[in-house]
Amino acid sequence: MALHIYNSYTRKKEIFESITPGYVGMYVCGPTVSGESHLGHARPYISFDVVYRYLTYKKYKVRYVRNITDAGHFEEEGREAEDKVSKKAQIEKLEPMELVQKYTNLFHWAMKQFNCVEPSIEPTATGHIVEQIVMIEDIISKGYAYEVNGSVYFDVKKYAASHDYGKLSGRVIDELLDAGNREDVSRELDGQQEKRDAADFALWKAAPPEHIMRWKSPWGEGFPGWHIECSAMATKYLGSNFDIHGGGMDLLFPHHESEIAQSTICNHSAPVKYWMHNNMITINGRKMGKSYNNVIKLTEMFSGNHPLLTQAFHPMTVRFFILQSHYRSTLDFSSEALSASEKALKRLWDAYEVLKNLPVSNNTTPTDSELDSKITNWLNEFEIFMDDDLGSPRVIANMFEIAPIINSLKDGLIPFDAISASTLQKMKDSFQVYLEDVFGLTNINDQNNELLNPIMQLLLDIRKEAKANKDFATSDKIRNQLTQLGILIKDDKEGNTTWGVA
RNA sequence: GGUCCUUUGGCCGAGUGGCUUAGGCAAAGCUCUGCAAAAGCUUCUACAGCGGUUCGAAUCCGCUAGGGACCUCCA
Repeated sequence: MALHIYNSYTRKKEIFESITPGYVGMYVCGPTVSGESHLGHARPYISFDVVYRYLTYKKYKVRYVRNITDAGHFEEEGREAEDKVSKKAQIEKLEPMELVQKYTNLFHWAMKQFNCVEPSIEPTATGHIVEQIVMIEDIISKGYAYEVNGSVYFDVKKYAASHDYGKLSGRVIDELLDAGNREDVSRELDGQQEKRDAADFALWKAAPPEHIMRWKSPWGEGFPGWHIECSAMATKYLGSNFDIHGGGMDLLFPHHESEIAQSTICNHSAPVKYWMHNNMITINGRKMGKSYNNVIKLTEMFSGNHPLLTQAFHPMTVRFFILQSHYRSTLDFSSEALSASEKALKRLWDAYEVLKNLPVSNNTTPTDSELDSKITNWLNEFEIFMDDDLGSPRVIANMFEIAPIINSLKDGLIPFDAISASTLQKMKDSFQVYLEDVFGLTNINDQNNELLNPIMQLLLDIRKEAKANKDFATSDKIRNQLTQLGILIKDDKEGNTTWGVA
């Protein structure tokens, strides 16, 4: 079966065929580094990380570009107030790049916690001002943009006359064009009056005197508009036609719609073959977002320091939580749901560890061929499900079908010759590939360090001796006090004992 | 107001015409165990409401009700 992905542009699942066989160009809208990332932000980066990993698994050579938006249209908290106190000395004033650096570092740290693969190229908007200016000049020269008072706007009406503006987002162009005349949608936007039409969007904005981030341009000092950076950087690194563009559904309009318009004018063709959009993480049924005042920052997730959280959550729990739902469904957050994921992941990973240690025999004929073929079928479905628009939840479900079998093999509840050696090997291989390589999950019990392991072994030995002597007071003391310390003791049927962090 | 989406068991969530309608968490019982935990087994079986299409619908269509997203920066 070939990989199928849902294309937001055509609103259909399509067979994935890369433009250049064997190679994939993928662009994902990155963070605006004017503040701390929250749980909602984690979703696209984890979802598209899995896309990247899966494409790599499918032997594609992927160039993955994810930008850092560090210029132009962001209004970092507190800056306005700071700007007004301009009598401060230079060193005391808020330096925008200082903020950008701080939140970029924090973002990178979070991505590392999530075990997200670093993009091939991570371009910044401030590093590509020239490219953006060149692109804007090109659009002007082609007659699809105009300058007013040092700002440049894209002429949507003209573009829409010959192109399908609104197709991606399902917008009705006539409504957009007369939107400015309607009271219910008119908002306070800078320069609304100088635009030819309310639907026009800025390519370049003249900087008011108090605006700190500013660059020289053919139209005076200013900063790039809302959407041009992605078009400029995607074109630069992936060409005028590339395979996948990803981002959150909330970017569909106006951001991605405008990207299509800009790039189409510059490059004479639609830029992207497959548009992929992840759905939102909600909280009490509502999108997590700054304007709703319901965000949980990632640092808060990991520390548990938030009124809505009953505990801290490991980054891998968050990652697993996200993978347990399909990327195009909304995912409702709750502390309970996260706790459930935490336990589930622990159980699954424990089974995986057990699986890794199961000895492979040379048994060629399974005594329980029905079970053997059931397992084979579940394993084969891993790829089938992923090929069907990244069905990670169904892959995980299959893993949970297999987990009890793994434990039963270990405990001798299922005899070893029930399944063939090749099936067992396939289990080992498939679990490793999907759990680690494709889903990017790691062992949550990373406390297993060189110092602790021998100490634990010592304690377990003492406990074993005590049990052998029927000195249950001692054995229970060790077990109970370790439990209090958050370490779980597990005895198996053969009298072996393992331990893990609760 | 416009466009679009969504409504699955106590909770979270797969699943788009019939095949056993996932899986996880919670709960209960049992097995194992010195007692626990872990593990295993079993139970709890749902598709918002109404109507239609069909031999057959959670799955397609219509209506009603609830929820949501976008139309403005937004993952």
